[in-house]
Amino acid sequence: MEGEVTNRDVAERLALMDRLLEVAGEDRHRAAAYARAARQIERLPLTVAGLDEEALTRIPGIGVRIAGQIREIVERGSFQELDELQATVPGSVVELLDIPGVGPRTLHVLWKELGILTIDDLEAAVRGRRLRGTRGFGAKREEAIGKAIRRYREREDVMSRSEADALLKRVAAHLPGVEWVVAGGYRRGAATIDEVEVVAIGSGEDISLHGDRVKVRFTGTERFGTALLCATGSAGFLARLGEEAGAQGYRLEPGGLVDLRSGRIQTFESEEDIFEFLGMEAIPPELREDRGEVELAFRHALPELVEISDLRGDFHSHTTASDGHQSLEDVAAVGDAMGYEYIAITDHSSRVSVEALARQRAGIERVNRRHTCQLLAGSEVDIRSDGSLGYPDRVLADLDLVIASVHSGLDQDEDILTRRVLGAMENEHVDIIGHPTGRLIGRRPPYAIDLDRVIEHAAVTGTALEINASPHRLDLEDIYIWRAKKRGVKLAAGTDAHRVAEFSNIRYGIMMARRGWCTPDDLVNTLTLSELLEWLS
DNA sequence: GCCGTTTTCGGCCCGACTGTTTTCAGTCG
Repeated sequence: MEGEVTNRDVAERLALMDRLLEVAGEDRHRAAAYARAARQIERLPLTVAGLDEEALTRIPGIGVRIAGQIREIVERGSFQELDELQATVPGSVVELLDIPGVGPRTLHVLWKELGILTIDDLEAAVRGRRLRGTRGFGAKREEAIGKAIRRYREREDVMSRSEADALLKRVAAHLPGVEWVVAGGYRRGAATIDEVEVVAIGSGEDISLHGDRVKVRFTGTERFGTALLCATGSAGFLARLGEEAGAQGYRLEPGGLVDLRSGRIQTFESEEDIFEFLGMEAIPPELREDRGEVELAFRHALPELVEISDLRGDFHSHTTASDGHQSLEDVAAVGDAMGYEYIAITDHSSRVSVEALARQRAGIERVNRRHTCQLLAGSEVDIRSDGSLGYPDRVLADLDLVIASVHSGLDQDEDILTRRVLGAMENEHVDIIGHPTGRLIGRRPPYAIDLDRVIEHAAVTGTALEINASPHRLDLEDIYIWRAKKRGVKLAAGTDAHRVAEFSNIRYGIMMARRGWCTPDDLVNTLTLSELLEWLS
């Protein structure tokens, strides 16, 4: 394997072993042992690459056998049993696990009993109605799988911001000693990115890297301003700015502003110089979407957008009490390091009993005595399929903060699903609606929900809407943030952090907020702890 | 495969949900 083998690399191999064993129809408990080992490695606070077999076996869930296999992964990226198993299960079969509703047991039947090897095979079997009648399959499941295949095929070929970040790390290796910056949708803070655009200073030929997913344009220092402006876009913004430049007698090009009468080119080293030359306020990249920002910039009336430094806390985090990989102590320590006044602990209601929740609160009180950053006793409570909440009212009443989220019944029709959320907002203890559309970028479309109704109702109940800052979600999207803000609905940015490193994802949420024209007043995160407690009560 | 012990077998995380085999199994988070 290239470079240092990370815990995540090891965990991925072990998790793959789990899935392959299940697909092959091996003993499920043996498979589960690999899943458990993978989880343990993921949550391990130290690097597994540095541990010998002896130390590895001291980790719960890891015995002599898996310890040896981990050493093998560290040394050569895989292990013999996995290689052997992989040789017996076609890769195209494994890919079918990416289709929602197709799990390992189902896949075992599809593969072994129906001889299905590829998505095309599966689609043909659904069309030929060959699934119904097989043990465990009826008409409904067959239709559901057909629908899931269509969705899977239509899924957008876009990158999440974290995928783009990973790509950018590799771009750096292609441009040694070259000064470069990222432009395009990435720089504008977009939630999804179809092409990473890079502007480099130098005289090279423009190049495409990584299968056309990265485009590098070279420019001279003296024209860097216009080159960056044009590469950043958006197209709509550039068209509008171009009109304004035209009215002043110039044409905007990557090389500069061309004087329409003389043909002379005026060059600019920075974007600020261009804006100033045209007599306007500098427009932050996040606003460049042709939503009225150009006109406001000429009137020097752009909004004072919220910044990371305005934030005093994070509203969404998970610990080992549910599916997180961090302790209360870990979270408080991160909060201190980030200079936060508070972080809400919001584990899943479905994973935390009422008794465990009470114990957690006691733990929070203990941890709070040792830290500046105060943990809030909260919950991410399920809005269940029938609209009821995951905890009774008396439990919710005792919490500092309640996020209500939809995690099930994602296929319900729009009116039913919307009403579930409206109903949750009616509950006086619910403070925030979590990830309001449920989308997973590149993996799952938003569920059918009428966000305009949600926003209208939030304005009535005073419920905040979450800006989930996980790069896999970024939910709400900018346009709905903008609408919510206009209706006076408060927004609550939360990272949904499951491990300590994820708290820094808040930057993505702030990008979304800025794209939604949010000022510090629009986010509850800018409240001091005492102001927040006031708002919550 | 791991673990614990009432040691060398027997059980393994769980709640909600959905569809199906109508009392349970598989998926998801």
